[in-house]
Amino acid sequence: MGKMTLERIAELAGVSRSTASRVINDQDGVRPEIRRRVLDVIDVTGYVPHAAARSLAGQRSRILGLAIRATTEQVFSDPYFAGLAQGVSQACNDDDQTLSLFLLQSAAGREQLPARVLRSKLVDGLIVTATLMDDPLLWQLTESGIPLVVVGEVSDPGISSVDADNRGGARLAAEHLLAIGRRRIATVTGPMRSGAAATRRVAFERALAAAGHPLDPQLVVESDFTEEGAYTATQRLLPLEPDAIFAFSDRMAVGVVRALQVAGRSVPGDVAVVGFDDLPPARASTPPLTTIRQEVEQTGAHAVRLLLERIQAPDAPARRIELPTRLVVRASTSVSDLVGTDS
Amino acid sequence: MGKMTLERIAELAGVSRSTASRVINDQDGVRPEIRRRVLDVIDVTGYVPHAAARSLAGQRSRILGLAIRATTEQVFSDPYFAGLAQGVSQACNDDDQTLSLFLLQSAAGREQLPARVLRSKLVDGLIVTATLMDDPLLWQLTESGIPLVVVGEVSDPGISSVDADNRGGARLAAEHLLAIGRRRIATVTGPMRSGAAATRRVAFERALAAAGHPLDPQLVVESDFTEEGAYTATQRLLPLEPDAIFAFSDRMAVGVVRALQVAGRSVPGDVAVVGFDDLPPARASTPPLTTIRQEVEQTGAHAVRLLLERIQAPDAPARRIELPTRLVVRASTSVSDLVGTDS
DNA sequence: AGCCATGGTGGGAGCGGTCCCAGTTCATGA
DNA sequence: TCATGAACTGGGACCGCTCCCACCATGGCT
Repeated sequence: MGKMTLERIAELAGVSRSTASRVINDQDGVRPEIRRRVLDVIDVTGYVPHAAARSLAGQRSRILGLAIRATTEQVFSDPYFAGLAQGVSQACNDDDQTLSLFLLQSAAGREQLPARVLRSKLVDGLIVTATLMDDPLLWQLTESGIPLVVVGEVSDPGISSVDADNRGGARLAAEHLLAIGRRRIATVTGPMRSGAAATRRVAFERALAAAGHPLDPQLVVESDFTEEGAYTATQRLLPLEPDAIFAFSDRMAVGVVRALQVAGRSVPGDVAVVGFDDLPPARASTPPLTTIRQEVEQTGAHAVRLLLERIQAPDAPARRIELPTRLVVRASTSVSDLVGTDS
Repeated sequence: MGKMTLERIAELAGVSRSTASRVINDQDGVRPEIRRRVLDVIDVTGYVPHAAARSLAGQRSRILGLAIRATTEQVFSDPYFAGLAQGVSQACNDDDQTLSLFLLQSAAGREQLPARVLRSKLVDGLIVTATLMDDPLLWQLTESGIPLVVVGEVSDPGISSVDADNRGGARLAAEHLLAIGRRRIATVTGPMRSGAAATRRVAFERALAAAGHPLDPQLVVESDFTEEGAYTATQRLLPLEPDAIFAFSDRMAVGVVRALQVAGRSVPGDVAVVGFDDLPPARASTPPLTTIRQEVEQTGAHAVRLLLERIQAPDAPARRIELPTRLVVRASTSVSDLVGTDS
């Protein structure tokens, strides 16, 4: 079986290239009987259109890029990215797109992106995540004119974005900790250059203040979304004797718990701990973590949908989607409830 | 600045398309002076050739695929993949290739690969890793005729592959444990369906036997390369009171250490622990791990090199590269040497 | 002086699709 | 019965690049 081309398929099915093309792209205007014939031939030959040819002629590569602005190390150790990648990848498959992953680790890598990837029209659009507030990378990409969707918070409303409802999530955490009677509440945040972290922090403060128990600034320690970072951050917190700690991710919460346990504090007895994300580490932790659940995979899926829309209609106004968060109570805040309130 | 094409560049430089093409592809046969002129124009305009057009005309996409046969979860939590991806990615950049990552999680995903990716000629070649012994996926890929390089062990010598010297590494571990006087030596292995795990296990057994201290089969527990898995595996080992445990990865070694500590055994006092890989977890662990160092990033780089060779000369015989391993002694096996023998 | 290698250079023919438009067929309504 | 147009179908012109080959000056030979 020599190399298969549209031409060849058409010939085998006894139709023209055009008709074969219509069938393949599932366009209408082909008599059902003929469509069948072509489909049969495709089936038998296992023909798959040549990506490059399609891309060249159709001005569209059907490749979407997922660009993560973090070190390889971070990307491959943070379960958040696993979930996101999973969601994005799934959605791409469902939509017959291929996904290409770009790790924007080094400055060099970041420069390659616009050049090699964008100008060469390799991808039709880009999903970017883990960007900083007012990230210059974002300007660059916007200027380059490529369809873009950010996963996370963005300051520029002209950019489409998807994220969890960070504000609502942080509020849930605050209310829960107050509800179980904690008053010396601390928080281990993500880096303030991260939009999500900034948003959560502000919302957390507001919620506590609104309830009449303003957050003591001393009890706020900025960290970096890693377990190690949270571990040392917590050590700084220990002398201040908080009775609750809200960590901005489950992974950090694990670090928090470890630091507390090493220092002889019991969780949740002495200190209640709340995480964020509800990814695998939350359940695996001892004790299992109370956490703010966000639907990471869905976030990825929505990002793809939004991006596809942008590609189709580049001039439509940008949109932002915020996915709801939910409080999941487990043992790290609730003695009476060791069994957990998992759904 | 309208859309730039080779044609346009040629025109601006006052030469023909052919000449401009020669300059871009760095072929010789162009007068230096003219070459300069073209390069200048390219520089000024920021022209980058259209990937699809190039691919279509040149029969080569300049895209390499990295396919990992594991769940998204595993991929994004095992530091080994981080290192490998890093190495591969780097090498691709250096060679002006773009990298595309494929996670072969579901059976569905695995079927997409040959169809959408290979038959469509999206990638020029594939680096595959985390395959099983005699993985049907591998036959499929070989049959499809795509240039292929496996990272890991393969039974079929017709397939090029790169890996650490697992045999040598395991031997080093065995010799070290014997050298520090341990005799009741246990091992927590990876799944035997993994070639690397199988190889290490056999080599470990042989080395111990050769030294006159054959491995007690009871002290061999098969696990799954995760920390959790190693944790429970170690618990099964505890009643048998080993005085040393060789884990097939650093991550597993961390689980081993944790299980030992929870059970009140001291490391290395009661039990010495050796890991494999020398990736970040090895240093981060308390105590830091003695481990068998392998150069993961280099493995990735070699894989790219090998793949590029295969693409150029598909009929050249397959090659296998084994990268040397090295013993790195840290506190998990050596009380006297708490400072470590790090290089 | 005439001739042929030789290093440069330009033009044309694809690569394998998509898309537009013109042509064909056939049922419909006047 | 014939015009009318909707429903299909086929052909050709690209998309932007690479590659092959013909072409053109040179300059060293005989």
